[in-house]
Amino acid sequence: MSTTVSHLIQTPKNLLLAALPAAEWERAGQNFKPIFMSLGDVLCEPARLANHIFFPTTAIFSVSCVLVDGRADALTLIGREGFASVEVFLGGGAPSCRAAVVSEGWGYRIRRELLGQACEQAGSMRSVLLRYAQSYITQVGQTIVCNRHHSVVQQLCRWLLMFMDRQGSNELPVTHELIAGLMGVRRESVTQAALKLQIAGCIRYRRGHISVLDRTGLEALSCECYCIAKREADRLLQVSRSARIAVTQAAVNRVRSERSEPSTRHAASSFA
Amino acid sequence: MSTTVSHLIQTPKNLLLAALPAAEWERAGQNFKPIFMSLGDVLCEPARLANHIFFPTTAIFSVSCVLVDGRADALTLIGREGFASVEVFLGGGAPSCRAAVVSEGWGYRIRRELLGQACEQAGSMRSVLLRYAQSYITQVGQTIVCNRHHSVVQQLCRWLLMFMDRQGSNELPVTHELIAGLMGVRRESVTQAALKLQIAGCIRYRRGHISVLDRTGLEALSCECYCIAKREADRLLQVSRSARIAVTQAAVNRVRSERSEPSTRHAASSFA
DNA sequence: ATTCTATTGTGCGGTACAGTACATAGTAGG
DNA sequence: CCTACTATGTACTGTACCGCACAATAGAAT
Repeated sequence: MSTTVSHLIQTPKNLLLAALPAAEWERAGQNFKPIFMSLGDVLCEPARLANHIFFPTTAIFSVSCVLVDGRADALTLIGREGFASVEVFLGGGAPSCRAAVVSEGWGYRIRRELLGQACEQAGSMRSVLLRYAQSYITQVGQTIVCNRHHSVVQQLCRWLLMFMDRQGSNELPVTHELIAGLMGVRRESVTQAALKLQIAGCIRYRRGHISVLDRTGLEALSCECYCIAKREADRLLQVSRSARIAVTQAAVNRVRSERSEPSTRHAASSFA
Repeated sequence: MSTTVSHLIQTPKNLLLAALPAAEWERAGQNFKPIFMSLGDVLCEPARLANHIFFPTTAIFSVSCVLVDGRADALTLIGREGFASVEVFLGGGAPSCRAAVVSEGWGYRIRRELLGQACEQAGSMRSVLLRYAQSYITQVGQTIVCNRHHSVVQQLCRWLLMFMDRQGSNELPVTHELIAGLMGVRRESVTQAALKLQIAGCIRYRRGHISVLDRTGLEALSCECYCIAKREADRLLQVSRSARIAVTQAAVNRVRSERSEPSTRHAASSFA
């Protein structure tokens, strides 16, 4: 059955959804609707229960905590490796943070109740999303200690690296102002830090745009926080992928034993 | 059935476990073993998958992120309203933070796999614990923006209030050094801030001990962060409690309709 | 009582960042 | 082309916190 439908519904470009067993995506995928999101679009706000959960493919979200005086600080960035918002997904109602688009692009959205139903059914959906929740917690925790102990330059390196990973390119469509908003520092502090990185030859920038020239250099100038969060995120995603492969392989074996013959087409499509 | 067993197994003092329907605690509670924990005991460490999950009743835990150079910062405190560690519970393996005892006392511990099984079964366990995970994320997020934008005095107020809530008393068995470790600042900075609070009449302290004299004053001097996190934690716990009451009431109604008579003893024990 | 150790108090220079003000330079729109 | 606006550069002051050094004292240990 999976071979026929998989021609119609492609493997999603969001890494969490791609980590689902093919059969599960074929079943649940129809409730995920493609959507284009523009810079500044707000996906969820504190104390307002969002009706949708968003899974970026090319878009990037920020999750920010905003104070009453307007000052704010981003907890992390979300790209194709994640979704927004984790809090809404966990089921306790309205979140406490704001999620907004910081780099325009595409993604899927699904109604909150439908995602809940998909988690209730047998399958990998819940565990895959919960593992991302763990990854999310790790990133946010690392941000705490990083904000406290590391310099603006180090932190800027971290945000640029995070942005690169999610943008899938070394060309970042960002202003100093935007980054300052994420980091919770003054725009001038970002400009100073960016100047240092440019002099060091790691980046080059012009109005509203930063090009990363030397990723390794950025990693060297950044603190340990980026690598820790990245490794953990990769590890947790890999756990999901491995589980998917195990499930798929089990399905293949079932089919083989039922038919008493190998099913190469099935296996090939599953590992695409 | 619940009336007979509820005489043997008391309602647990951990608020999450107490929010479970009585019948569920009677079934799952036997796997929760009481345990005394001393100051400094480590409950889970980065990159090591803990075998147990801990539910404090009178103990208090800190969750800290430690840098390679030894500097650290606590993400939040955990008392009878929560458990450690959320990350291990989410199922992706080893956590990225350290959980340790900062105020000695009692709690329950349960083997990781057994808790997983309890969540698989029909009941409230999973949703109650996931709601705490949401509360946890809220607290950690608020800590980020608080660390960035608020003064040491404001933050000290926040930590004292959080400690009070979990200690269930205004007598806190803490040194300046301990608090400095939680806040990720120098011990001297804590001493300075504590002096100000003492002069303001909010607290009085002696070696290794802080008495909160004026809780309202502390709240006034603290930033908004404490209240936001507290309200959200209370709200999410209340959701769990309400669900429990609904479940229990449904059970009562079932019993009534089966027996065609009211069952006052049952109802009384459930709401104890 | 005496000693020892953990805890708290205090001072001083250094520094990173905030806050503010204003200048300059791209880019877009008419 | 000119204008308006947005983005970036720079400079200066203030201050909160760090890092360090060391003093003072409370409480435990013997």
